[in-house]
Amino acid sequence: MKYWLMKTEPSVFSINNLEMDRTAVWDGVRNYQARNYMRQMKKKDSVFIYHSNCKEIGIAGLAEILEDGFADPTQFNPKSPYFDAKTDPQNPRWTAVKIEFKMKFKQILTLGELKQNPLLKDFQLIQKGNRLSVLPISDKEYQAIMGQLRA
DNA sequence: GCCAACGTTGGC
DNA sequence: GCCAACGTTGGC
Repeated sequence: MKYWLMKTEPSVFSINNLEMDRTAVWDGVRNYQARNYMRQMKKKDSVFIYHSNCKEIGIAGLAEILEDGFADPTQFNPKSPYFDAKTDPQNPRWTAVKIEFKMKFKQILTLGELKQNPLLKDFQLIQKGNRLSVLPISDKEYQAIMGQLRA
């Protein structure tokens, strides 16, 4: 079982949307490194939901992989902003996963708080210039985040 | 709104 | 294969 983090802009899709909808298809990822991580995701893996580009930046809650990697349908849809004319239906370029709501944190665990945690000083998320929208989380980082949440 | 950091594109 | 130009991300 692995741990991951996925970023979303809450003005587009937030933890509240996921809580209401219960499940969501995570599509539209058009970055190869992020896609490669998504291909490694397996059912039952845990996913932190991170709010970016907003007022209260940080980890907002937890989800679980419900269905692991499948061809992202938006790549075949000419009406979708994520349409990719160059994708091959026999060997689709882009991957989506389905996630299920697990919990919403009582308070956002803010980026500022994460940066203060000495256990997370090497955490990819808090490194300057990090723009990857899908990140793996080590067991150690997972423990540190959950520990900070309880504190 | 600004801008640094990064990924992608395309000419050569 | 190099690299400048461009577009996007995302914190501030």
